[in-house]
Amino acid sequence: MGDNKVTIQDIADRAGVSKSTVSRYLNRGYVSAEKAERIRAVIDETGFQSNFFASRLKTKRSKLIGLVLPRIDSVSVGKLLAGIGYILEPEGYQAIMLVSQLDVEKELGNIISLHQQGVDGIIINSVGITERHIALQKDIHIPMLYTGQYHPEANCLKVDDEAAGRMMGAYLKQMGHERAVFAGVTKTDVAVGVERRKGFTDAFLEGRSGARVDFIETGFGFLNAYNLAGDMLRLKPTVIVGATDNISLGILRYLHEREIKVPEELSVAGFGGYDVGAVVYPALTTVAFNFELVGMNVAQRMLDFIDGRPVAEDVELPFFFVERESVRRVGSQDVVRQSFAGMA
Amino acid sequence: MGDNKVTIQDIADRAGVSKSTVSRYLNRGYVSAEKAERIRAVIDETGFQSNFFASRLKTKRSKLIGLVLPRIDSVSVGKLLAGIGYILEPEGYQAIMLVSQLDVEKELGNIISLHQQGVDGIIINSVGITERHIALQKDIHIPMLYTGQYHPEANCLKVDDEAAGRMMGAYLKQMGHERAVFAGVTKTDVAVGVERRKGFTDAFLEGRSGARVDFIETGFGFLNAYNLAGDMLRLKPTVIVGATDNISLGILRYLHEREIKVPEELSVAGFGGYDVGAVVYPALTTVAFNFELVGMNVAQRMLDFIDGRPVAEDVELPFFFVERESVRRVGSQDVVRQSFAGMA
DNA sequence: CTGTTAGCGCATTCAG
DNA sequence: CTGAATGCGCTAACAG
Repeated sequence: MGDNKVTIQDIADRAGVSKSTVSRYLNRGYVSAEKAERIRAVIDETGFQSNFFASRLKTKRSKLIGLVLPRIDSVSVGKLLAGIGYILEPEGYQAIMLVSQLDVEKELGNIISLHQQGVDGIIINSVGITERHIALQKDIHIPMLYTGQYHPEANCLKVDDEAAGRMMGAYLKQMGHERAVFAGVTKTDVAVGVERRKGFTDAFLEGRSGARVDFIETGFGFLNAYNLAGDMLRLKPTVIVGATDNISLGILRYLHEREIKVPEELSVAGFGGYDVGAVVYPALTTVAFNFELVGMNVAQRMLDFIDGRPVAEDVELPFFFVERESVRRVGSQDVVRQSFAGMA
Repeated sequence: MGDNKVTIQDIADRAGVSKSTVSRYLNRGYVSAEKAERIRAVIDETGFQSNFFASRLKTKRSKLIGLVLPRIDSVSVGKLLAGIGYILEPEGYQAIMLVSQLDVEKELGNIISLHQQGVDGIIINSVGITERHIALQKDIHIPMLYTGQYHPEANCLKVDDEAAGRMMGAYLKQMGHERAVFAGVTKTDVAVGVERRKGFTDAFLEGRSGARVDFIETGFGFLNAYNLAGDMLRLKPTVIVGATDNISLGILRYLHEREIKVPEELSVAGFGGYDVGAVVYPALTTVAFNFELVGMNVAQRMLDFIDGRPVAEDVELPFFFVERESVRRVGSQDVVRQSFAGMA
């Protein structure tokens, strides 16, 4: 049920040469022009295709890169994948992907499974790098590269979430805001749940005793944030910062339904730089990450590892501020009035 | 650099049995409880992992499913992938994916490459099924399943785009609209560019001589539609229908910037049922497809094929109408006034 | 430049 | 139930 009978031997016979010559032809070359031509002819006459598994059994290289993703139907993961593809594809590598569903156990299981599958390396868009991950590294002798999270003993490539948070904190401070609500996520996600929040809080409060940041934990979906938006308003902020653009979008929707004008009555900002942030009204002010670039970087680094090339250290992954329409400048006297407005 | 030295032989020696016994243990069973236990012990003591490629070289089954996707950073593809994963993963199958970048040549190349790679089957989220695809089928003796497009000689699984179009057309007609602009895409994409449009047009015009549908071709991105929105307005519609939610979102943004109220002055609708359509204002009325379900169906069908099970014929892929806020009912006298308003 | 010789690690007859 | 023997199809020394 579905074989490709013709083997390297068959085409060797037909071309009147030996197996090895055909093999050489298939790989480096090193064959006389004359025989090469004969081989070529037979090959595309028979439609021969070298057996992938036999070849890999010998060479121990699969030209396969394993990918472990937290979920697949997300903007950032999509971009990341696209970036990885841009690098891997021209090099003849293919990606085989597994989804961890935001579950650390599954993530670990996926890594093991991929390794067993014979991939040349594994890229993990992790939801949290644990000691178990580090322990795994000892048994798995192929490169494992992490994205999205950081661990001192793992090979990670991620944006500086804390710095991104600080960027936003500094901006809002400079815009005159003094009371913020940070709509964040679980601490389990260190990058987003801890670092991003910390950076924001630090920069926002820095050198001010009057300022304040309240924290509300929500999930990653629109709806989670939407449902908690009421709680956020009760804290009387002048600005709500979503740890993710999706979170901010959910909040925006809630405010719209309550007819609370953004940014006139309340400002909103996010992190991510998703495309939809630009088509929504008001367009969302955000700190944008280039996930595609992250993907390209991590893939390139993987290739360097595999080929034993020197691996670029500490690549600076850029992020930048996208000032759009959802944040306004406030004077200190505005703060009170707006807070009340937010109560509506 | 990166081996798993321990082989089936090693564990056979250590357990005091033969290679074959270990192999049997690994596969069907057929081993005495006593030896099975000894083997099990040695296996997890050594951390042995069966060599994937050697195993595949013998069995000719890879437990790998190839995926060809038009692009990866898109909502619908993400959902599709999630659906495929739900089915494949529990069965021990893994997916290896390639991206066609909306290019037919690449799509064909990807199929060939995947086949050579030894996958057990290929799922193609096609951008257009050509005769070359059909011809390929003759050489490739593994199941090839298509999604997203239809061809009588190919094995396809797709929603009835024409019916979806009709659903929207009938709705808008019933809402009293008589002048529509259909913001569609290239005819190359038969499903979206031709069928969806045809269904819409037919149903919208059906039995009415006064009604009219103008067509404007745009791309798949927000921006494409945004840039052409001015042209659409000049056609004085009472409703603009985007062939895709993204298209509609771009239009919505344009209208917002021009301060044209939706749906008061102009209605907008789309196709897809993306989550963001619900958080935008006004929330987008749309025909929603369950891409996740499509993925689950196509994956299940693939498994049935591979295992030689009877394959479900003509699965009905459901879609449904999501009435939200972006379309209003118009009286015939409203039409003129609104058309002018749209000119702004 | 080329053919010969050995396996890669495992699954599978085939006799026990 | 089990072990010995035989390749799967290909690559990689090794001597020509």
